[in-house]
Amino acid sequence: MLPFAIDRQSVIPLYYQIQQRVLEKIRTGELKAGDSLPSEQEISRHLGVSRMTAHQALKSLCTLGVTYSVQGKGTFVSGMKLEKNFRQVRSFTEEMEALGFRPRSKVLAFETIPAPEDVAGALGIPREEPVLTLRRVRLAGAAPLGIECSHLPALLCPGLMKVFDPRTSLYRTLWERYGIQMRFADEIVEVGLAASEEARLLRTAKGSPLFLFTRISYVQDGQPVEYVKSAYRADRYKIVNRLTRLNREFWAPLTRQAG
Amino acid sequence: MLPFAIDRQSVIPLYYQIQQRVLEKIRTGELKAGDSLPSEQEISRHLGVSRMTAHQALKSLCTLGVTYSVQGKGTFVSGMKLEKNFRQVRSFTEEMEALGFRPRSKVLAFETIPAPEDVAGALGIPREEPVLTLRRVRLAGAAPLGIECSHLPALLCPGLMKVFDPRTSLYRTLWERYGIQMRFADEIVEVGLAASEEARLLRTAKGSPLFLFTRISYVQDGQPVEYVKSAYRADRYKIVNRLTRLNREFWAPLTRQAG
DNA sequence: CAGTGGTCTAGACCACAGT
DNA sequence: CTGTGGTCTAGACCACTGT
Repeated sequence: MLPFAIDRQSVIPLYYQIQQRVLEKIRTGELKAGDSLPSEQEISRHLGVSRMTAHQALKSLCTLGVTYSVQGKGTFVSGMKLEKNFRQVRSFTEEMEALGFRPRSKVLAFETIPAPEDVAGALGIPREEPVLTLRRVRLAGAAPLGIECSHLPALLCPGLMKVFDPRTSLYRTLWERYGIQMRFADEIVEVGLAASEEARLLRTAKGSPLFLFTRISYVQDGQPVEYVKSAYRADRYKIVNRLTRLNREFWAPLTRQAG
Repeated sequence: MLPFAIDRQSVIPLYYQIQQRVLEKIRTGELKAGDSLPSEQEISRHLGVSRMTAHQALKSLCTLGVTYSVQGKGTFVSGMKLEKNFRQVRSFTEEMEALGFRPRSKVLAFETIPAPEDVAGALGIPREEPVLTLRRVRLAGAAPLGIECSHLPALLCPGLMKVFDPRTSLYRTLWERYGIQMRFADEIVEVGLAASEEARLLRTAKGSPLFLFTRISYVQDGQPVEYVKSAYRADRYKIVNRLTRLNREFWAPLTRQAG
């Protein structure tokens, strides 16, 4: 198993190189669920890095959930699958491409309007401040999946109305031209029944069930940058989540050292 | 702001004590969104800990998502709310208590049966191996919320049929008597319409919309230990999720050091 | 007992931000 | 320039596991 090759001349941090080597071996199946990883001491000896660096590499793998450590025993590959497509903060475009579909959009509206009450509240801006509003039907190939209505503070992305082709990826444009990247999102999922306009746009029967999403997306510093309301056909869309128990960092560890 | 009090005699790790002090100041509002935290050097000096320890404390806060660090600038409180009740790997009991409701259960079935195809597949056990099956109506106070059907490998928790009161928390019993704790769960959410039996049990109209959950829960080593199918009234239940962009540990950091 | 991971120290060099 | 976080070293003591 050891040694991995690491490159001390590279600008890539050593712990990250080690982490990537291990991930690779898990992806290729060389390391399987339940297998034990080399110990921190072994990694330290064989690669000539300090034990702290080896520890940092193994810890980062545990944070990812692909391994787990047991004090006194070692570090082991967990049986969790990596490759499933769980829902994340992702644009429709990214999500569809990950699933192998060709994302398409039909633009219903693309305009700047004064923020209504609910939008202003969600985005934390004053009422009547201009918000960019984009309403689109989302399709996978030719099949309509949902209707999405997205709002962004216009001050955040000046000129977006001019440079953005609303049939392309909004997230990609925000990142490439404004350096804005969504990092978190809070989401509420409910169920509703299609009204006549929704039914027409989604080419389904009036009264058929829909997933209703209300989502607020945030950048790294916690500032809300997007408020989205969307409705997806429940017969063509399902939600796949990976849940975890309360973040490990919240729990009290057990011991302290000397020093 | 500084110094926090830390207790060098305690068995609680120093970095964890620091982390908790900061979390406390954020909860009480002494530290607000956008405020900068003391630098690693300051913490190191004022508390007499090494800079690595200060770094570990701040890093753990970033992993939680409550702060973020910018190289060359400092570490700042992010605007994300902590206290919202996001869905996690949680028992119905835990979830309802967190929301302030009194969880109740009506037991429909509690028995050990040979595993049917789908259950065996989900749990990764041979067909016909005994599985403990628990079917319950879940109520908040007097209002029926959903129907839950849970399956566990009987070999994993011998004697559970005898010691478990099925009106109480299954998760709590598994943890207290068998040391089993769910750590991850994969979940699929779909929408369905109430059949007559479901409508009767949930005291709603036949054909009314339901959330359909299919969930497999895993312990730390990735072994599946529970397979649950449940149906919740869509008019009384909604899903609240916090999504994140791909885990920070997957991204390449930027620099390497000397040494 | 030896081996494991968990934590800690007191230094160090680096890239980056702001002055 | 100084101050920031990011990474790294070469040691250390501790609690825990298995023999």
